[in-house]
Amino acid sequence: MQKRDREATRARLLEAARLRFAREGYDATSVRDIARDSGVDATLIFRYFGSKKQLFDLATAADVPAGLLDGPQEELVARMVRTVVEHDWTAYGGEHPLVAMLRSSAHEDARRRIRDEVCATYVDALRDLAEGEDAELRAELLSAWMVGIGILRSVVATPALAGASAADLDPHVAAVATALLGRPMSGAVAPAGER
Amino acid sequence: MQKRDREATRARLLEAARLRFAREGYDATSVRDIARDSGVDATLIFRYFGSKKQLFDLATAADVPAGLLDGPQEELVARMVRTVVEHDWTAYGGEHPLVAMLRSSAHEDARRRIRDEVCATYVDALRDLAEGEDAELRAELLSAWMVGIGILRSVVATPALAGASAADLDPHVAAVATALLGRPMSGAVAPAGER
DNA sequence: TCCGTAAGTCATCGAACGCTGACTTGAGTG
DNA sequence: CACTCAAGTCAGCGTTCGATGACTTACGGA
Repeated sequence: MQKRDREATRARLLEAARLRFAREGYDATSVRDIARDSGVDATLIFRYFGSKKQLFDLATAADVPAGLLDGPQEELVARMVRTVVEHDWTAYGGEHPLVAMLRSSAHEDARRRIRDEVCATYVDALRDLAEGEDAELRAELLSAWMVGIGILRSVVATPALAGASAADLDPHVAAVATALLGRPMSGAVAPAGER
Repeated sequence: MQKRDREATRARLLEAARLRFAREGYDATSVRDIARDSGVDATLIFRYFGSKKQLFDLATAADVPAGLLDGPQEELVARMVRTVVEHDWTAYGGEHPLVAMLRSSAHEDARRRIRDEVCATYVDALRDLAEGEDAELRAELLSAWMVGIGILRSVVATPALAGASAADLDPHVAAVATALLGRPMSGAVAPAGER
């Protein structure tokens, strides 16, 4: 094992950048902060990534949990809520990356990336489930709920939601998803064996 | 009418600050930006407001629309959604101030202010409406939905929600509010004459 | 053992940041 | 007209920002 390991250093910088950008947003994060966290010199950021902006783009690139779209349709919303509430996002400061990226939403680039990912990952899948007239709108309203839950949980830290587990939310997930999609939805995710 | 009008200049600075802080967040806004927008010198900001931080606190101070809590209880959620969708927030860059303030959520101060206002204005009122066991959690879940709607509408600009009117949302507001609160809720706000 | 190459450091740049104190301007008063 | 005092300007403080290029260090093949 080398002491000087380009790839390892690059990876450490990327990891530190992910954490900083998620926690504090683009503007409040300096390249010196990231370098200090990684224990290396700040100039390596420019050597390896070109610019702060390019590092940001790389560090906040989408990272959709595998298996979100697998499994029973009636549990899709419950699975999505679980990626917000239970998934291990410690690499992003403990928040869903989309929620974290909202801190940088002053930049149109970041907004567009958020929009693309929200639509591609959540709205598109939900639209197929919604039946009836304005499926798109209802899919977006459900996506809005999950984004809002993520924000109130971690950013705003509202008392009950901050401490709620996915199981606490299950019955309400079922009620809202059923009401919005117009078809019976489950609030819990059944273990693989029971499928 | 004076050309040199302390109060008018102060008001212009405050207005420009409100717009900038809402649109771009605390860090991405410089006092020089605000001064340029107002057509005055940047140093007046320190003369009139003490510091950038104090100006921020003043500019983003809560501004709850009057009459939110008046009117029939079953229309409360519909009224809240209307403050997100229809209220004139042009002074805050066209977004609900809470949504705009999320751009500055890297600062604990701003987070605390958001939490206080969300709880005081929305969660508290909704908790009283919710019946049964976990009223607090359900009130927060409904608040989360409205916050999420505001974000997907203006920040993320998701296709259907960005162009939706309050009337478009009415049926879905009724469905979700009823499902979460466990009591019949109306999606529309009846004109005063019909009460 | 030597030496080329690549990893990592150092000094520093110009611009922009928030903020301060000394200065100039102009409206109102006697 | 002379004077006052507040409104507004200006130059610059010390700091930090993103970024650059010359330099030093150390690994690995010859």
